[in-house]
Amino acid sequence: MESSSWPGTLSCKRLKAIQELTRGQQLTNKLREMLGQQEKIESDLMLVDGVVAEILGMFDNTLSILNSYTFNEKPHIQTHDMRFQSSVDDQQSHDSGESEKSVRPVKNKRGCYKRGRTSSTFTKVTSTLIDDGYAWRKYGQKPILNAKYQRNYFRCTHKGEQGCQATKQVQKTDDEPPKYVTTYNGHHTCKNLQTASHIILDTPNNRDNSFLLNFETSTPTENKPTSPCLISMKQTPKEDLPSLCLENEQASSSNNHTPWDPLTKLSQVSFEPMSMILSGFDHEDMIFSEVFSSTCSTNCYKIDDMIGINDFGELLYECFSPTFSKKEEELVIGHLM
DNA sequence: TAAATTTGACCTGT
DNA sequence: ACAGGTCAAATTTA
Repeated sequence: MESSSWPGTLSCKRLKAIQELTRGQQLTNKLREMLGQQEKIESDLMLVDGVVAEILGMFDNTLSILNSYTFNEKPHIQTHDMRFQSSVDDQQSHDSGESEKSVRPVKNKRGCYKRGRTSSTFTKVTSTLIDDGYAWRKYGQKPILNAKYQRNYFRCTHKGEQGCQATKQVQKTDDEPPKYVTTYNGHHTCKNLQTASHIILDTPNNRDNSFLLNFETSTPTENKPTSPCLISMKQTPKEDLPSLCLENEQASSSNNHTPWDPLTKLSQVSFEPMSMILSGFDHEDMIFSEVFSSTCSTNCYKIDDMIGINDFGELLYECFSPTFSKKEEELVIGHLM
């Protein structure tokens, strides 16, 4: 358990958190400018996507920093945004010795693991397999009851070296055309975010290019309304690979072998658009719409609906004002700008 | 040869 | 008992 305290490691970590929040503020402003432009071409949308990814990474880093403090030692973070409060509460419960004892997997015992969703679990549905900039390693796949396709399990490649606990599950639905239900668990604590690396792994319809995030608690195998996906190209599939569609996976479920599995190919390139924003709070705590939709065809990013740009400044002040003077804060921010 | 994937075993929760 | 999630040895890939 992390035992760092505010007084002890305050300067360094606080500066880091401020730096992350400030960066997020800048990026959000940049995003607003980009969205203000009426004429959009696809390359612009890819840029927007990249900026969004950076903002999300900022949230992730900041929350990781803030969550690294033990709850009792933290100054009270009084924010009107309950999302952040729930993050603190959630962290507290996770840090309690007893609960940790009950869920900690026994080392070197196969199959012993902490079951159930972590605080930052959410599901999204896409029509394509796309990159979220993180490196994932596939660690399992299972046939799921009443599901035509097997569910694939991924964990962060840096779990071993950096202890990153982020995992995700990818389930192809029975829909026609099929959708990909990705359930993210936990958030990345690794420092290996490969920003601006977004990949089209499967684009049955390039016009169909928006994505939908679903924070409901329903199971991933349920059919969900979906919309197209916003994605961009990074690499091309191997020449003789069947275009990253899952026909072969389907065949594998009946033939008990998997000649080629695009979800495996996805292990290096997946998509985690909102995990950072949602890190540390349950979906039950969502105070905004249960469904976050970003449709590039209408350029309708709703980031502002979720956290106002001015909230960054408020957050900076509310997080650090108890022990950090406004003057000091301004000095730091000025230095960062 | 190291890294990634596959896959059956093992474990937990219901 | 069953379904789902994870482990880790075996296998494949780059």
